[in-house]
Formats: sequence, C-alpha cells, structure tokens
Amino acid sequence: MKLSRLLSNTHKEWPADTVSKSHGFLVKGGYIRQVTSGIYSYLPLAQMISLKIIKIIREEMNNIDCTEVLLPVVMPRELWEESGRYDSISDELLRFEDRTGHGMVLGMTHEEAVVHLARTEATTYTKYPFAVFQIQTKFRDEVRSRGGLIRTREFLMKDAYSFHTTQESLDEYYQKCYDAYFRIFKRVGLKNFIAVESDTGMMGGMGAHEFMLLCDIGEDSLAICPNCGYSANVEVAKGIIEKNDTVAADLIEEVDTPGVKTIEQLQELLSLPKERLIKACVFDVAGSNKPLIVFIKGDLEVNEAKLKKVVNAEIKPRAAQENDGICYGFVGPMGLELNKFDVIYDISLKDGNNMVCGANKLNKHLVGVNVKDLNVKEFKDIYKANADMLCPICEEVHLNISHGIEIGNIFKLGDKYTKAMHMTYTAANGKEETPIMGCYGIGVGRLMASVLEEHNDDHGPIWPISIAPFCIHIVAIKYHDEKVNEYANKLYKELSLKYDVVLDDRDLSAGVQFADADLIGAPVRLIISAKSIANNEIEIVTRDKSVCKKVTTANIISEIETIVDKLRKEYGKE
RNA sequence: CGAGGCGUAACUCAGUUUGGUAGAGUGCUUGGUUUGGGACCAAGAUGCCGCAGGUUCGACUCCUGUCGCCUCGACCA
Repeated sequence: MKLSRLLSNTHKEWPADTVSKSHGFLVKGGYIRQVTSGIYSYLPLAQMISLKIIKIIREEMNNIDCTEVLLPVVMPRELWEESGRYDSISDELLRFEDRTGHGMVLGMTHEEAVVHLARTEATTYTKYPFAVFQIQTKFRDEVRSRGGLIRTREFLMKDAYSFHTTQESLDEYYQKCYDAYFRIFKRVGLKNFIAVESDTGMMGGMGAHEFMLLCDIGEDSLAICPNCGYSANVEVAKGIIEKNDTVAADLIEEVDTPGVKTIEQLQELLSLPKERLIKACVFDVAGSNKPLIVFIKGDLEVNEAKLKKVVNAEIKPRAAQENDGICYGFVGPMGLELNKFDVIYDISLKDGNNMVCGANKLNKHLVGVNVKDLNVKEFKDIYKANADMLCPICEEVHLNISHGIEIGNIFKLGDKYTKAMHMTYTAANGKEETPIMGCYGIGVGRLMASVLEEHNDDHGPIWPISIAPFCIHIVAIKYHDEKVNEYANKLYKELSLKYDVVLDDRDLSAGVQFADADLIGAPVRLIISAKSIANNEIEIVTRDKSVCKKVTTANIISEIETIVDKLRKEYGKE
C-alpha cells in the first residue's frame, strides 16, 4: 500500500467530544468516522485491523470444532415471540415493519436464529454435540452509546452457539471455549485481561463468565482477590463481611434525629460507625403495586442486579412521593405496616446487635435494636461487594475493586431457548429430548478499541504485530529525491512479498510523515533519506521504541526478519 | 428517561452578554523556498451560523419550538 493512495486523513488536533484514548486516536488517525450516535464507518485502517482480528478468531474457533455459519440480521417478530424475548426485551430490540406491515426485528443476538437453524438439522443424538459461530453485524438500540467503539449501537460480533445432550458435554465445551478465548485475547496482543464470574442478565441460563480488560475507563466494576485469584463482576461478586462483635442491647430507645435523612448525617449525629446503622432502600417492583423496602447494613450498598434476581422482576429505586405511607429518611423494620409493603433483609444484618434504625416516624430513630429480635424469616444476599470485604474463597485478604472493559462473554444457557422454541432430538433410547446450549460472544470493534486502549503512547497507537494494519512502515524522506525514490520502491517491492508494507510516498516534511507513522502505529518503521542511502544504511525503529538502530543496506532484510520474528513470538500462537 | 453541555468552513474553535456586510488557526488548491518530528512565503477556494417559526427596518446574536451530538446518571441477552 502506498500511503498517498490510502483513503483517510489524520488530524493535527485532538478530536472534540472524545474522552477515551482509543476513541481519540481512532478519529485522529483516520480509522473511523461517526455517522450518528453509536454508529460508525470504518476507514481502511480500521477495516484492516478488524479483518486481522477476525482471522485470529476464526482460527481459534475452528480449532475447537466450531464451524462458521451466517445468520440473518433481519428476522420476523414471530421468531422472537417464540423465545419470549419479543416482549421481555424493551427498546433495545429495534422493531419495525416491512412493506406489507409484517413485524420485523434487527438481530441484537442470534439465539433465536441459530435455534431456528439447528432444530431442523440436529434431530438425532448422533449429531451432538456441535457448535457454530458467525461474524455478523448486531444492532442494539442502546440507551446511550459511548466511548467511540467501546459501546456502539451497531457492531460486528463473533457469536458462537454450542448444543449438547448432557450437562457434562456443555461444561466440557464451555471450558474449551474459555481456553480458546484466552488464546484469542493473547494473540490480538492483550496483556492485562482476566475472566470473571458474571451475571447472566437477559440471556438467562446457569452460569457465565466475562472476559475483562483491566483498565480505568472500563465500565464494569470487578472484585478481584490478589491472593487466590477469585474474580467476579461486582454484579454477582460475594465478599465476606468482617465480623463485628457488638453485644446485644437490652432495650430499645427512641431518639430525636431532626432532619437526619441520610446514613452520613445519622452517623455524624450519633457518633456511631456506619455498620451499626440499618439502612432502608425503597424500590418499585415491576408488576407489583407494593413498594419493596430493603434493609441493609449502613456501610453497604444494595446490589440491584442481585436484588433483581431475588424478586425475579425489574426494579427501580422509588422516587419519594407524598402521602404514600413511607416516612422517607426514617424507615425502619419496626412498626411497618406489612400489608402495604414487601420487605427484604440483607444477609449483612443477620447478626446485627445494638443497631440504629428509622422509627417510621418523622425525625425519630430507634437505638438498641437487635436484629435477632425482629423475627426475620429469611435473609437474602443482596449486598454489593466492596474493598472492605474479604475474599469469599480464600478468606485471607481484602478484595480489590478494579474496572474492566468487557471484551468477551460466555454463557451456559441451558434449555432456555431450545425449550421455548421446541427444539428436540431423538435420544438413543428413542425418546424426544431437549438439547441444552451455550453461547459465546466477542465484539470485534470493541476488541480493537480495547487493544488500542492498552497499547498506545502520546503519539498514537502501538499496534501489536498480530493485528497492526501494516507490519512495516517505510518513511521515505524527500521522496522526490531520485535515489530515495528508487531505493524506497525497491525495498517496498521486496518486502511486500513477505509482509504488509506501507510506503509513505508523499513528498511532505519529515515531521508530518513521522506524526502520521505514529498514528498508523505499524510495529516496524524503516526510515530512508538521501543521507542514509549515501552511507549505505537504513534506520530501523520499532513503534514501541524497543529497537532503534542503523543497519547497512546489505543486512536490512535479515535484520527486519529478526525483528519481525521476535515481535511475532510475543503475540504468536502458543 | 433524569441532569448538564454543545451545534458557526473539512478539523479545532472565536464571535452571541450589548442585534448592524461571516471570523481565526489548521487542512485544502496554485506557485515558490524547504525537508530527520506536524517548516516558511505568496495567492486562492470553501459557510442554509443545525432546522422551523416569531420579534425587529435589520437576527449567528433576542424569544418559542424542534432535531442532532457529547458527558454524568439510569440502562446494558
């Protein structure tokens, strides 16, 4: 590729409205252009990277006996009614009508489509297990897209689906996929990524992991044990709350707490640690007209993902309303009119002694409350793990809370879709059985942005050699100079036989050429100038600055080979 | 959907408070001097000032509405 022929422009100034490095550099370097919120066109540079990522994904999926298919982007609403998701998913699923008025949807994921395909092909146990994947555009009408390619509405995704007749078979394949994901992320150049236990969310199912690139701009919070390696998305994370040995109080007293509506105010007024307070949170639950009151230890927060599972419905923090019988700021477990509310106690309160709670009266709290006296039937685990808690596995050290970008996920779906969509096979004993499924996703564009997020300097991306748009970038300084021109083209031709090479054949000032080379981020750079040719040497520099030396023209090819081999090993197959 | 911010040239942004001929830098075109980190000189092209109403002799500027984009939150198979 000659740089003068490349369709894209770099920008000198940092693009407006970009917050993350990856977003900024992708725009500044001419990789992507926004069409509308959450929807981007890829210029050639981004497409080249995308194709290289896809190639790696393909190889690794094929390696675990997953074969490629192509499912439709547009599907009839009936298919989604079969699974129940036409109604259970809200506006994120884009619905529209074709010209006959028939309801259609844009695929946001393809469980329905793949079951539709597989249920007519895999009707006997002899076909199982099997797995297919596709690399296909998804559309999710996100409430708010953000961060450039980190969170878009339209995006390219590798999604794979496996089908099994036994749980053991699913578990085994799930592990294979888990391992393949590690290889994929390693090969595209990521270093600081982990797998965490995760919520199954709208996918449903029996277990899930998310692969996370640890990084400050990540949208997810992760609880990680630095000792034993336990790691989980905070949405599902457990954590051991350190015991507090306060002794039981003898009597309950009502105290005046005028205007004290928050835990912080209460803590200050009573000079008590937050864990001696009982916090009340009020939620509205979809499909219920009773407000839900959740009691939890004052220093903890309610994990809404966990709570949602416990009540098995959508929940929303309730906005204070007048005359709804709730004494906001002074809600407590004693004296609540239980026929008007649903109440849940968090497990963190279980052994609470001598605590403080709202009195359900304006400007009053109760002191000296022992939870064991409240006759709570059941405690639920709905607290959010935090850095004050011990690891639930090794119980030795405190959890770290880190941020991560979700670069991939795997789910054990079970029979959620196969059952709803009446997919069956004939078992060896002649009976009809329902297969179980797993699904496995990687967002290609987000992965590209994530790699950039991890590999950059002040001047631009430092693409790993495995996915870099070009392997070698030849900077010809004073391209119009006859000798430079001749030598640069000779080298370009020769190297192009073996590598992806870009030749900067523009007759621009050296500064511009270097700046653009930084933005293109090719791992190996060759600098050719009249002076260097006169000395029979070429300067060879790697984008990560690990190599910077002059090499005689006679040795240049072998030197490049050495450097490229070394870089490839770093990101190569195991 | 809640809160905030922003829509002016291809890009980054002034100008709006106080209404009076549309601006700068970068980029682009042409010519020239340059050429190891976005160099310089000269000449030039480029605007439905997001859109629609309203007020006014006159609106980029004031008023109303509307659309779009960004950030935070909510949300996120």
